[in-house]
Amino acid sequence: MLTKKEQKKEKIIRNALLLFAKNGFYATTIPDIASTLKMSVGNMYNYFKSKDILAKEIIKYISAYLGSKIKKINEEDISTKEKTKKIIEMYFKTAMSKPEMIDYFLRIYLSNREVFLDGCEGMICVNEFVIEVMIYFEEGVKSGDLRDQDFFSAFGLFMGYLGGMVFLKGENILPKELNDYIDDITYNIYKALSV
Amino acid sequence: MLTKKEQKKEKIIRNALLLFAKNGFYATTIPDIASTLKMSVGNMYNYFKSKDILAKEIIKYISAYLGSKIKKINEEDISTKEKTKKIIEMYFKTAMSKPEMIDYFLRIYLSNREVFLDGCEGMICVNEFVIEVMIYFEEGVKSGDLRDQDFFSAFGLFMGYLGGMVFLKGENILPKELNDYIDDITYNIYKALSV
Amino acid sequence: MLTKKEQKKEKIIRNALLLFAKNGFYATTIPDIASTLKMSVGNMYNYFKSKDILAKEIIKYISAYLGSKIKKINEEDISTKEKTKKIIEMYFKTAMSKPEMIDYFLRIYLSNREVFLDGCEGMICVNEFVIEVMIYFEEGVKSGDLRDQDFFSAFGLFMGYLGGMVFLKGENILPKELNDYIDDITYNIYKALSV
Amino acid sequence: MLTKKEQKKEKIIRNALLLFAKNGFYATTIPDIASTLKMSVGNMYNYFKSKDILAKEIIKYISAYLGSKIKKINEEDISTKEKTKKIIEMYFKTAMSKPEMIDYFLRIYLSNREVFLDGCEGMICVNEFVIEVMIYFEEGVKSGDLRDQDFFSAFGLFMGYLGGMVFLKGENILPKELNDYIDDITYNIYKALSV
DNA sequence: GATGAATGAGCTTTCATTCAT
DNA sequence: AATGAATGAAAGCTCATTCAT
Repeated sequence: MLTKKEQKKEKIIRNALLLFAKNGFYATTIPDIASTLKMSVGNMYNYFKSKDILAKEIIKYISAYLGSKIKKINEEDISTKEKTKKIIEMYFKTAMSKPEMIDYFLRIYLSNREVFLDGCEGMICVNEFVIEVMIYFEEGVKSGDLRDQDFFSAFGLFMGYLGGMVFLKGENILPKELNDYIDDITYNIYKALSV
Repeated sequence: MLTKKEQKKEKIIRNALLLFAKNGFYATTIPDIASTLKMSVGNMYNYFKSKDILAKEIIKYISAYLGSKIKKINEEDISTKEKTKKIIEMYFKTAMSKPEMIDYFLRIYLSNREVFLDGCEGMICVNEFVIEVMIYFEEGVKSGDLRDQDFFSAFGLFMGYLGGMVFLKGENILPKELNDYIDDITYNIYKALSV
Repeated sequence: MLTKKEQKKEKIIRNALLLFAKNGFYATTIPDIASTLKMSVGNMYNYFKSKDILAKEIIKYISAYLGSKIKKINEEDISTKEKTKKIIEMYFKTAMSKPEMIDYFLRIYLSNREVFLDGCEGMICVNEFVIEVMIYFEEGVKSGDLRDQDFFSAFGLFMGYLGGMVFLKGENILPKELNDYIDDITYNIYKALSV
Repeated sequence: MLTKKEQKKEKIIRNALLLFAKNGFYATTIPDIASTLKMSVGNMYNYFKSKDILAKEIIKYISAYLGSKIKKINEEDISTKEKTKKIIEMYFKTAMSKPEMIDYFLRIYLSNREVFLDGCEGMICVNEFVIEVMIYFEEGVKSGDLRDQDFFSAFGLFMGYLGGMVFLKGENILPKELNDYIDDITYNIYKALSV
């Protein structure tokens, strides 16, 4: 059970996430976040010691969220192909119902290197997410469904592809809904990864 | 032939590109750029009316550069598979010899939406690049090599994948050199796109 | 006998004194003091109504401490020259065993005028100390040992000299220990003050 | 000859000196200084990169000023006793006509250790002043007038004494003018320092 | 075209103090 | 007496942009 302080921290995280994803890290100010939450600026700092630290907590929060979703899929007793599709569905569902999460990942975390340099080295802050993708991949290989290629090449394909599609959607370039691409993309990815 | 003013504009673009890609859009100041170029801050504004306008000119410059490279490949009399590989090679070669170009694309243009909102709607500022990828794809379809799927799904796969790999390399996560992945990636992409 | 509240006030004074002397008045925050004492910020204000009032209570505490030490020396049945030496010894002993007291005097009280302006006019807050120096001086004059000069000139010499030496020691400029200067200084001061 | 920028730097130094000496380092803000000079806050930072750096430049300025005054006295062809008196006169004259200089020395430089820690180690920032006092002392010893004691003991006596008197004056405690103490003090110091 | 001093709004952060519990 | 979350004013500093020269 969460303490009151932890509940408030999470509330701040959720609100800050929305603003950062919408307006960017630098174009979102602490006063912006505070006023959204109807808190004073000073009180914000009782919960997060700096804007950077808040940004890092947010990416960890997202990573934990997505990681737990994939974990559930990994635990299902279905074929690798079905898992592949479910991950893509989950990713797009998240991109549609909580677009700020994917946007934050793509536009704040991946881009503002200088913010995350100290404290998120390697993949520390997106650990939980990467680990579950790794498990998906390795089990696919073990079960004979996926080719045993370099994990990062597979990871780059999978996540680069999905990220690219969500990005294109965000730019209003895609003529159709994300969901309408699920079959195409599943086909493309599975074709690329399978033996 | 370029006028003197146009030559100087290009020089500014090349230098600003280096700084933006290295340090980010917000962490790079106009005085930084001016001092790198040994010119005065005020004079910078004789060439670019604002920092945002400079940023937009830079992405157009990169788009033109990459577009021209793909154009040359498109004009070669080789198979679609060979073209695919050549594009990947060109992309990685650029990522290694002029990393600022790909970095700017991935980390400045794709991320700082607020900067490019006004003036780069849709894909206006990366037109030349996208058009050439489109030509590559349509010719591949016409020649019977590629499946006739939604262009953007194919585009997302191709560019998301390549961008993802360069990103992972930039984070020092890839155990091997980018070049060592060329065959894997060509295989994966061509497998995914071909009929 | 002290009430419980008075005992706690004194405990706060002693701890705040340490922090102020070490880090300066402005660089020491009320939360710093509270956490050192393992008490809440709010409760601190039940004992001292403001940071400034705390600072003033501290200088009174120090003045009382030093005054009582000199008082004992004044009451001894020894020559003025011996008293002079004993005062110097006491001052240096305090500077070594409780350096925060002398440091507070020199660096907080004497320097942050704006803090003590209201409530410590003249020498109100260091009364007990100055009075005892005055007694030392006047008895020395009465007994024929010291020249009957303006008290403040004598006071300035005595305390300016000692303060200057402790300051130099604090800056790590003195090549020897404070104690090693006692004879020199006693000689200099007594030579200057005696008839 | 000073450049325009150097002239303006000096003007800032003189004005900031007045404010710091009057109100203390922390109670004086950069906006305070800027508005006194009718400059914008931002422009202040074109001349001094930080408030701390400004404070350090000021103490160097004072040290150079006082050093040059003592240097002139050292170069005169007069007795050590006369030099002693002239130094005291000069010090008090400065304390009366430019009280901010002595005040800054006593209340800003000597007290706000944390500000001067980095860049003014040892006596770097008051070099020019200390060196001239050293020359006064060593020539006095060489000429047989002063006892060959530890320099710092003599320095502590001389400067502690003078500083103490100015401090007492500043507190409105001295019943007479500083000038009226010159003979007493000269007598006391010379008596203490001479063979 | 070229210079760089000047502007001023706005940012992150701090902290003495208050107050509901 | 005790807690510590909350307030809000104010600080130091930055930087895109302008403008007199």
